[in-house]
Amino acid sequence: MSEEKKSLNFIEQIIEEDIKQGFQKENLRFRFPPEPNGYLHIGHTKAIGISFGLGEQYNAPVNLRFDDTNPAKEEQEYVDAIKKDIEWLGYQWANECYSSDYFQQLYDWAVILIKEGKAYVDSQSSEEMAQQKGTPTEAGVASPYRNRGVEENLSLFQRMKAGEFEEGTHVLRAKIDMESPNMLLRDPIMYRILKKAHHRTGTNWVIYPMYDWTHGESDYIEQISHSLCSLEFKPHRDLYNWFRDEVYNYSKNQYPLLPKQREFSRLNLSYTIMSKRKLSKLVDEEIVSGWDDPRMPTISGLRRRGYTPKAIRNFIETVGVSKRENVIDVALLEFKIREDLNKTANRVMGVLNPVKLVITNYPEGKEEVLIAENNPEDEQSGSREVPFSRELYIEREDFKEEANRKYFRLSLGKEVRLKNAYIIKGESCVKDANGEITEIHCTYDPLSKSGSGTEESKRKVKGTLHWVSIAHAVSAEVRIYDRLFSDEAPGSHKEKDFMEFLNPDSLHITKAFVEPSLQNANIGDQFQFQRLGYFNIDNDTSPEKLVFNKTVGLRDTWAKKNK
RNA sequence: UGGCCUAUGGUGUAAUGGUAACACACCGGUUUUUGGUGCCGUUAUUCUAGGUUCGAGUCCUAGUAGGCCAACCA
Repeated sequence: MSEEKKSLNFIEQIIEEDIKQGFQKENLRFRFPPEPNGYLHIGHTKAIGISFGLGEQYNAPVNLRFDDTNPAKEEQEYVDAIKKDIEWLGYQWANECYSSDYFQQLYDWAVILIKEGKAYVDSQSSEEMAQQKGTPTEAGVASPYRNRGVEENLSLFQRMKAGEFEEGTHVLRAKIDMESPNMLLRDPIMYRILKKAHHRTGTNWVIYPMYDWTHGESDYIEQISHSLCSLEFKPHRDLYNWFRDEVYNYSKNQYPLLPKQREFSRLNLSYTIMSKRKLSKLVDEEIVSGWDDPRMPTISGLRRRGYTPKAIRNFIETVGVSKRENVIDVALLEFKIREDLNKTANRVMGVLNPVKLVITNYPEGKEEVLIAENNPEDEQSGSREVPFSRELYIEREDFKEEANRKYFRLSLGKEVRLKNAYIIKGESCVKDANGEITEIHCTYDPLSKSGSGTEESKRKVKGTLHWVSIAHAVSAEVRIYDRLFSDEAPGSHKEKDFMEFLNPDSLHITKAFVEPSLQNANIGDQFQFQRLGYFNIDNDTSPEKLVFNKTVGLRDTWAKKNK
């Protein structure tokens, strides 16, 4: 038995240390708390992977909690999409929770805070309050309403709840410290008036709790042991603890466990953006076809593109967890999907940029059925039949009249193998008035058939080409994607808008010919088009029209050398 | 002109005071009926300067660089 010592990331170390200090393992509990105001993207997958991963590791419950405290931005559509994405990734939540379920509890606690003189109603405009707040380098000053009496505060807050005031007229603030070096402690707002229908509570409430007041207390109510979030929430930790400790004073019997917030750096991916605001701009301005456009870094986009849950989870695991700012090379994500698909995707033949090839010594009208291996990486995958005939399509790039020794493909006078078929030799080509090649003529060696066992079939020729028989080919639409942005970090430029880096050629649609076995493939099925890349069947496919998405190309050292 | 956080190859992550490791990327070789896959190999004075220590990537101090914080957003 090899006792392999796996290194722990800093969050796992914190948990291990807590356990060592006497924290009961059974009390471990995590949560993933998205706001339902958009679709999940690959960045969220890191947060999902951390919390749900910890849950799997320690056999601890993980709640899915919708942080739905701002009815102006949130919708049921997003709740549904988020649930679907997390399920698709293969994670299971213990409880489906909503911050809005805690509105009454939160309100009751807020009333206690007011009674204890630790919260007050401020009746200024947001501009006035911003003025008094100071700056990171200058202390703030107290609001004129800061010392309002408890009775007045109580009555005002009740009337806010009763809907007696217009939006923007009053807010409830925690009374902490206007001079704190941490801006968040300068009497943060706990409640604001918002006369908007909420996707779950309807019009029951017209005051809504702010993030800081809601989030920590939701963790506390759910008795989350370790509340993990991204680095930008670090300054919120002091406030998280302040609210938590206040509430603990009068709720410790019901809720004995004090949650702990810890922060990790979020994921950035090269050549894309990760902000919901920017992503929704691409959708709104119809730069992409929707949240699930295969070019989008959303989970739904990646899914449609042909990424698998396994590849995404492997990716997240490889990326690791730390507190450093980072930009992950998108090449790592691409490596992970190739790694997965190489093992699982059946190999087929499809020609994307066809040119006609005629085997002049192959009898006219003759047809053969050849046997092709489905996946050399998987013995269980078996084989299939592929029809062969005198006239084929091959890739235009696979023929050159004259070529040097480095070119392993077809040229005049040179031999090459047709995958799973015969060795052929280039003889001549036919051109149109513009000099464009319209037809290539070749001869074949009838004894060289793949797998026939003859001496001729064992001959080594340098190149192997994929092909489809013209008479049997099925036509299909193939959508080929390039990165959405031409810049490595389109969202990080202070002087330039990310939209300036849009790649105008991120989508290329082409008509291709594929082997007939693909005729009956289903939406979502994934294949390796040999020598080209991995492709899946898009949802736009109908009985009349086959549509493929190119998930990712094969590694191509030849193309790289010719750059 | 404040507070907090971070600094290890091109990118990311490890090394828990004791020989800087792994993955991707890159470059080269090898195998191959996919220029794919697999296999092998090359690529680092651990931001700087001091200090503590027998010994520092790791601890301390200062500097430098980057990030976060002034929404009735989350």
